[in-house]
Amino acid sequence: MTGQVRTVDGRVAGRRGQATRQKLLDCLSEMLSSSPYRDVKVIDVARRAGTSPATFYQYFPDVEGAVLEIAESMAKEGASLTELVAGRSWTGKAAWQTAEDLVEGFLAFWRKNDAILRVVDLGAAEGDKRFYKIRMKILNSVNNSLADAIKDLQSRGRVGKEVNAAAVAGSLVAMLASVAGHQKGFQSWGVKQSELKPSLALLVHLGVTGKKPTK
Amino acid sequence: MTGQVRTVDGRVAGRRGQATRQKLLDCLSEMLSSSPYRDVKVIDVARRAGTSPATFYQYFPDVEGAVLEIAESMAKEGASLTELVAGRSWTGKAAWQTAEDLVEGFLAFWRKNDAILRVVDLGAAEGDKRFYKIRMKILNSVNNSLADAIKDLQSRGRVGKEVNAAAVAGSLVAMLASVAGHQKGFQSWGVKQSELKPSLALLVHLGVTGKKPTK
DNA sequence: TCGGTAAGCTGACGGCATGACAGGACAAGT
DNA sequence: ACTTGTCCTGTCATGCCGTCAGCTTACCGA
Repeated sequence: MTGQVRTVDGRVAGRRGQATRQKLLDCLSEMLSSSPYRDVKVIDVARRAGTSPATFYQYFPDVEGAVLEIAESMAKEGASLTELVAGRSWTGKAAWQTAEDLVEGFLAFWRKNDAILRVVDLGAAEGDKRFYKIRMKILNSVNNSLADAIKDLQSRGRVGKEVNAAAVAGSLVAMLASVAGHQKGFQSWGVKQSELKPSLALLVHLGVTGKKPTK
Repeated sequence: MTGQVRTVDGRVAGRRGQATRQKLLDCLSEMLSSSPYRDVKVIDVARRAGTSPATFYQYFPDVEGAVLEIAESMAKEGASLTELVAGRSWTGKAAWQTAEDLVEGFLAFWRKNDAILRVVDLGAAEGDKRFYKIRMKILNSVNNSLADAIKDLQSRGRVGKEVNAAAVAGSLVAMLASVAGHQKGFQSWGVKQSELKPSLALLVHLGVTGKKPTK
């Protein structure tokens, strides 16, 4: 399924080559965490990896190309976010638990990958389809599950037909992503982490079920 | 109040200088709309403005410095967002109207300034305090008004005390900002603009009042 | 053991962006 | 015309970009 890893000039990468490639990706990841995206230079990444810029260009067309690579692998890992919502109940007490777990898992995932997600978000907002697709891939699992939950509640008459399930789900997911990306920012609004989670869970619960949670 | 505009080397800018400076800012704005932030170069901005890179560096320390300038002026303009929520009612039918107007105004503002807001968002997420402050300045007006509305409803027993007004308000504002920044993205989720607004208004209404709207 | 072959890496180079400076162009007042 | 202070640009040293030829290393079959 996965074609062999290839260098830019078409050779297949062997054991050693793959290791170098991976080291470059790791170092790039670190750099993204410690300095602004705009200031990440190929030469710095190469130096940190103990190699030369030319080597970098053997494996990636440019910085953006390497970033896409990192983002792809993160997206795969992010597929596990589905489990936070798939097959869970959105009625009664269970609904509150579901909402809480979703928020908790979502924030944790974002915190873990914040540096790369920032760049993906930027790329997507700038209209780059490649970044856009990756962002979709991550959010889709959660989004679809939420939309399904809403549709299900609608079919059972618990939620009004006038609600657009996809739009509400998408908005909630966007909210989670945005808040997760600015978690630090909330602190200077005088909002602590511990207060943030219940509030998000409340909003998710309200959005999906249309009702206040019964805890 | 506003100190005179100064060049990097300390001279005060006169009529002609200010015009050049403004032209550079305008051209930078255009470039931000048409190409990725990472690829915006001083030389391109200067060329487009019909001047030389050296001139650019006379008025701004670097690209980021100029971007901050644009963002500041946008933030001032953004203060008008307050009017969307200040002194409006969050009870009965009026609440739905308030929510709709807020969403409408917010999305419009974001659409108008999307390029610069993307960069501000990135800077803030990367932890740059200067960008962070600007983002706050824009969102604060809306955020505070929403938080006040929730607190008001709480004091009148319409909303439970367990709700953290600031956290909910902040989350809602983050949602609006994020959705606004990825408006195009929703289209490939099969969600049209026209369906998005009511959904956002619904969520805002739910978040503030805790109840479904009565239209 | 010994080439042969392909993978892996780098030094070096032209090209371009950066950022600093000094000096020329220009407008306004005398 | 002269002076003064603002405004712009030519030029230069520096450093990163992206590419290539060519060297080293690892693997493999004879």
